[in-house]
Amino acid sequence: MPKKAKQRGPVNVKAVETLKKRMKPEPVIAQLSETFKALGDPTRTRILLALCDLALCVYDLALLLNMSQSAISHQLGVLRHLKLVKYKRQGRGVYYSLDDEHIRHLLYEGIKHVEE
Amino acid sequence: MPKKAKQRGPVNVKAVETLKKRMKPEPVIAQLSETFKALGDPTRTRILLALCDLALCVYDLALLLNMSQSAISHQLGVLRHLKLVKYKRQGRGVYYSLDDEHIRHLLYEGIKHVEE
DNA sequence: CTTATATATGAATATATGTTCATATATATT
DNA sequence: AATATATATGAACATATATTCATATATAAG
Repeated sequence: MPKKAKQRGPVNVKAVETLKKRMKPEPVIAQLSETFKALGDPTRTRILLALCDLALCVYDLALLLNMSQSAISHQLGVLRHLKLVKYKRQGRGVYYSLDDEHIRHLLYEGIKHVEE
Repeated sequence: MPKKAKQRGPVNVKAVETLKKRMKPEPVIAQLSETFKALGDPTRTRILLALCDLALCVYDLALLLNMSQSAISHQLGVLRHLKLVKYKRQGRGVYYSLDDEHIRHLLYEGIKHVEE
């Protein structure tokens, strides 16, 4: 009767191998975490929450959040780059809005978690 | 006939005032962005995705993600602190799992956005 | 065309963050 | 009890990031 194999590591060496194969591909994970990271800054969170209600220009956002125009513009750049917001020139200002309904859902899902 | 009031700022001074009152309170926004920030690091994203499928111990996670035990443990500390994961000692290891179904939904919603 | 207004952007700086290394703590095994 | 295994944690360091300041770009108003 064979000696019982000494267990290497707590458990699931086999399960780990299976999981390794099922893991989402690297680029998907990278984009996923970048998206969450974009939502994970107070200023950007506030910008996105505001845009849930209404398209706003940089000037208005700066007013609303009581921050410098430059700071807002830099953050909008980040959100723009990640396609979380879209924008369109209109009159004097550039108006930003959520790019996608998914963004809204993400925010609401997050709020649900926080406010439970 | 009164001179047309010169428009200060592009537009919505009034709308901005209304929005200001409707904004989520500061602590909610802080917690919200902290939650997203926690999801916004590749290592933590991978940990959470793995835990979507299966409870795993530190050792297994380190194996799965090909990272040092210490790095994983530090990140689990972050997730633990934010109540995104729960854990329980079992046999030799400490097994981590998602704390909450909301976390799973958040991840799925994020994946939907990324994979569209 | 000239001036005022609105936005974007580069550089600099202060701060936050992730990993490593060393080591402490805790449980299991013998 | 002694040893091996598993996890947690503090300090240090390198890197990333958010805001400010100065200024460039772009459109509107006169």
